[in-house]
Amino acid sequence: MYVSTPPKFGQTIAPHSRPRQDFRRAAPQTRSLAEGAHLFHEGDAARSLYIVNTGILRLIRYQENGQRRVLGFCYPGDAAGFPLDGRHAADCEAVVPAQVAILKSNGLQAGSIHPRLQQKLLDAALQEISCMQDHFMTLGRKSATQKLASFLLLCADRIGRPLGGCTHFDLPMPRRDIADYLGLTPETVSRAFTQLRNMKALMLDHIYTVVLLDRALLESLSEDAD
Amino acid sequence: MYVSTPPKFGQTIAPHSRPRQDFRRAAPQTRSLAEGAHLFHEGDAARSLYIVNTGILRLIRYQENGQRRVLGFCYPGDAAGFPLDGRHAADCEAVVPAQVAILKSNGLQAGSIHPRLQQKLLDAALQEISCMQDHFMTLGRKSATQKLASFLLLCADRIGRPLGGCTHFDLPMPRRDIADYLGLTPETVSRAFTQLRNMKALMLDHIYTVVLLDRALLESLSEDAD
DNA sequence: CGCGGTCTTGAGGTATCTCAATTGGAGTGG
DNA sequence: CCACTCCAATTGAGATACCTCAAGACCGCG
Repeated sequence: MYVSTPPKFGQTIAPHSRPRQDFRRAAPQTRSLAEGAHLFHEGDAARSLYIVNTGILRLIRYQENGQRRVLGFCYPGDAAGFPLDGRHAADCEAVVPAQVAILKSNGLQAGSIHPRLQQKLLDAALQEISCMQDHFMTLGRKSATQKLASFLLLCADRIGRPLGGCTHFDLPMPRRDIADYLGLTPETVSRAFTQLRNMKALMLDHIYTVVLLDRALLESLSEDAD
Repeated sequence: MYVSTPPKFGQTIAPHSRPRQDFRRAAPQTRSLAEGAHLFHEGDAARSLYIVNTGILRLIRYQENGQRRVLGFCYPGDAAGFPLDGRHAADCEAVVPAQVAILKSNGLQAGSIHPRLQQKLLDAALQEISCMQDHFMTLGRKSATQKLASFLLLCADRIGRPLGGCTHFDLPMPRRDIADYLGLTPETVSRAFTQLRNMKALMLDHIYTVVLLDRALLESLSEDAD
């Protein structure tokens, strides 16, 4: 019932519901990342934008006191590495082995790139903004169980696969990541999992394999704040 | 010592530290908003992007149960109204009387706009992403006092003006807005103000006029999580 | 098979929320 | 000009959810 490391993600991940940009023509180059390998660090000059092909990335920022915060996860199809003033504003690591497409973007600041590519970049950035806004709704004034429910529904949309009438997926990240993403402690995340299990909203086959039993229940949880 | 409505913002607001886009040529049209007037609603077709000239806007989203969340404030120079799939994803209202420049953006999705304008839009979107990431750092696992300290420092950067060696500014929004922005209750925000006052970090001339006495103290507060 | 790390579970402390009462000021009408 | 109402902000007391610290369970790995 216990596994100390998240499951290895294969190269096959289900398509996701959201519309997203197709950068294949613009980015023939790819790069493979081992589990835990970093793609870039905070402060690095941003020479490229990356599109996740397979695997999952996490964006991390540390505070002065060393506290870690997970700003977001990048699933296949997502863009990572949006620069600010030509620099990356966060660390980016592979949660599981991943492959990313590389978009050379020296001109991303200079305006020297192809208009159609720029259009795709803008659309990707707008998508990112919308996605972050959704996350804001999750972070403020919600209980731990509600936050976890929201997070799991998001996971289901992005990496869920059907399993006998239900949706299931392998959580690629450890509890610590989820906690730092939701603004909780790992202990509280664990307790929230237990609570959702007791409510029969989900099952945990391993600790990293989630089977959603009652999606409606999770949705009503994530929506109602009391 | 008590004022029931936020102060009226004049047309003169100090310039801000952040670099931002200059849309003046592209957007000769402007629109004036009375206090509380809405600029657009969630779900509206996004025909324009807006640049704040004067005043302050707030982006708001409501949950199914009616809970309100303030996603962000738009200060002079900021862009508001980034669309997702051609629609606005949040309500936008004027916190105080405001004037915005209108950027017709029918082609924002179609890619038919001028490359240089598109470049500015992309830069504005990247700025927005970075700004939201900063807010994430504030929302998770920080005490109420730390959140408020972070927020006030942000205000000081955007609308602060020097006053006898200190920085001061008029808080344009009521406590409820600050609470919904920081994921707290108005009562807790009020208590956090009292605590910061007791620490001699700031003074409240009216309840809406903040004078920062000890910026270093606020900064150490907002950075250290314990 | 034992070590190391992650996850879970428990007990107690603490910060925030909730509910309620009070204060203070602005706007209104006499 | 003053009394009144209305509303936001403040303050207080109690309940509650989460954090902290600690121990135990479980598994992968050497």
